[in-house]
Amino acid sequence: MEVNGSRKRETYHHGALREELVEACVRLIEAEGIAAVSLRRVAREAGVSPGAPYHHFADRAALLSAISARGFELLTQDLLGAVGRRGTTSGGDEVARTVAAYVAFARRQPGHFQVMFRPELSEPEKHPAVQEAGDAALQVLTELVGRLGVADPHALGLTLWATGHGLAALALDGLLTQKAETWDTDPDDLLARAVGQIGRSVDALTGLPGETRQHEA
Amino acid sequence: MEVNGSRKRETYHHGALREELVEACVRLIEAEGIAAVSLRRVAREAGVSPGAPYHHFADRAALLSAISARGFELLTQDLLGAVGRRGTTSGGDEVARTVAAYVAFARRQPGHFQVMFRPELSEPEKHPAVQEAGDAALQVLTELVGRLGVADPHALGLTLWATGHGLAALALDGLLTQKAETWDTDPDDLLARAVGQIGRSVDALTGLPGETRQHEA
DNA sequence: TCTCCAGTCTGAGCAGTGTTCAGATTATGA
DNA sequence: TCATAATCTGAACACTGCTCAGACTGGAGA
Repeated sequence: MEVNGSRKRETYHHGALREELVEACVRLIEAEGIAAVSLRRVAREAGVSPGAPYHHFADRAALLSAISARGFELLTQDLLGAVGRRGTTSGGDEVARTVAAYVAFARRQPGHFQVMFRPELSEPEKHPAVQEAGDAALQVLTELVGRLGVADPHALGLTLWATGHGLAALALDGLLTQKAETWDTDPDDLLARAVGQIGRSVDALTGLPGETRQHEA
Repeated sequence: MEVNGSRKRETYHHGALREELVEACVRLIEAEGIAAVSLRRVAREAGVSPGAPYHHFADRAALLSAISARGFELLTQDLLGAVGRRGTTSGGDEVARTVAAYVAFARRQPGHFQVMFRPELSEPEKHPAVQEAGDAALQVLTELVGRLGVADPHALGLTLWATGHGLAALALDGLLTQKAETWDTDPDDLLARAVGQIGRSVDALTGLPGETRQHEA
């Protein structure tokens, strides 16, 4: 079952194989899941022999790393867009919008997202570009939280990162839809309510006297 | 490189192969990561031929499903333990303890945890036991949240599940330690602060008049 | 106690995988 | 124009998941 038909080339050299491999791989993940991704299969989709990819990527992990790094770049752009938007009424609103952007990204780019948070696939310790791109994305959240004036911005940044990631993972795995059915609500609505609640709780946290007192001690 | 030495048997029949396969698999994940897990390798670790596991598990996914289901059972026990403990001063405290138990589980049973949230490995749609065990674990959180009297318990339950899972995933992937270094703090302390913050924000949420008003409308 | 059989295990085999490599082909730049 | 570097092919190797015929054996029924 070919996702792209793997039409034959008339030229010996492909011309833009690197890009096509990345695209074919993302397409494949979105269509059949990460389990269906093999380098040979990706090569086939791109209409190229099994050995060809190795002139552009050191190994399978390198291809997935490229996708992961690109994904973090796209995510960073989305987060920056959410943070920079006008009409902010409170820090909580801004946080809610950012978390929503996080989840929206995962649903719009499921192929990238599924690779980004599976470190055993992309071996980030061998591919520092992934680490750097990931740090840049987290940085957006950290700076946003820093402006909120909360007592422990690092802890909050970490929590928001974890929550955004967790919600996105649940949405992708179908657990969100499943739970929404059990609870007899709309999945998108459920998600929106969860995100809104996060925003309100952040607002509550910034206004808490107990929060600031903690670090004064 | 053998994790367990794969010592020879003197009997033709193993006797408790099913259990040993599960244990060897968990051991392997903890020692070398999920990428190193192959059924042949697990069979070798158990000192048995490549075909033997198929008398106990339909396929690779079935073995991983068994581990996943068992993991959810262990998690449920831990969560129940955290919920039922004495000395609760507020709903937020109880939530914080439960989230902490979630993260602690992931760190104590990394082998199980890594399989539990990778649905493409265990194919839960084919193995309903995994779904059921997972639902039971989530149920603990849902009931806890239900007792808090918050306006939208479903949304909060989902968020807490996502946050607990996200924090645990970050802790396992080493991102927590990495960030702690960047921020010049202790990873365990950072985690404890994040969890405590979640508890306080839940307390803030339950006391918010705006929360209850939403559902009165 | 013997016998038989269902459950267990072996080992060969198939198709598919990641990766390497010699050799064929072609773009590039001197 | 032509050597060189980059790219691609296809065969090969060791590995994987999985199947299956046949070897083994614990235990129930005679």
